[in-house]
Amino acid sequence: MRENKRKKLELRGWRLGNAKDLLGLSDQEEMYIELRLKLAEGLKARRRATGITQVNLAKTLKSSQSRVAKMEAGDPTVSLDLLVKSILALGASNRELAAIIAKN
Amino acid sequence: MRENKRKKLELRGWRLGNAKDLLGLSDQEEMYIELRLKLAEGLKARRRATGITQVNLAKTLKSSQSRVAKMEAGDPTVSLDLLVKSILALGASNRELAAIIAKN
DNA sequence: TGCGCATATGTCAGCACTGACATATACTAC
DNA sequence: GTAGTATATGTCAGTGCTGACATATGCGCA
Repeated sequence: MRENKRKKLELRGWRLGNAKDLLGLSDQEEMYIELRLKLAEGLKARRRATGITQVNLAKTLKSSQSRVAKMEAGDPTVSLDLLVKSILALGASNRELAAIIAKN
Repeated sequence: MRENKRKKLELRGWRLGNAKDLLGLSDQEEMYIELRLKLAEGLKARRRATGITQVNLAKTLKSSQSRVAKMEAGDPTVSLDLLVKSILALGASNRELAAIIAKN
């Protein structure tokens, strides 16, 4: 894993479970975290593309602006459920969702 | 939506949120529920293909047999997080995960 | 029949996620 | 400057998901 990615994750508040440091992450732990970040970035990109604000997205989700911000920041307290629901709420198809996940 | 699918969902205990019945589900609610079922079925298929039991999968997940059974049954009390983590634990790549999601 | 193994279903205390709120930061335009 | 808008960050009480356990169902085999 590249150093800048390591910092990126550390800065976002990941505690890294049972591994002492990022280098000790198992493949599937790394894949899970990267999946979350992909969804977070996909959400941010899609919201911006539609031109709506976090406040408006929060309204359609019946959530709050602060939670939307945390979603897009990849905050560890945000569930995959909420991320996926949000992306779907922005009109993504299951294929588009899959494309976000399959991305490198 | 076809009638047999309606029954399938009802039998699995979905309460269907704010809509009075399944016919009133919004597109994204339907997509979300179908996504969960796809992951549930994908998990079951993958576990069986590897030849391990629910008990063994539960062990590697540090979960329990009953929760694995609920995952595969599409139980509403199981989160997307847990479903995805389980599929990854069975060795799926992000592409394979995406393929499960994109399936019709 | 009864035993062994795999899976399904029900329940619950404890913890993780939730929306909401306050507040901070950043960027425009005046 | 400072007023307005968008986003980020911190906190918290309430709710929902969690693993664990008990128990039931199904299925092959002796």
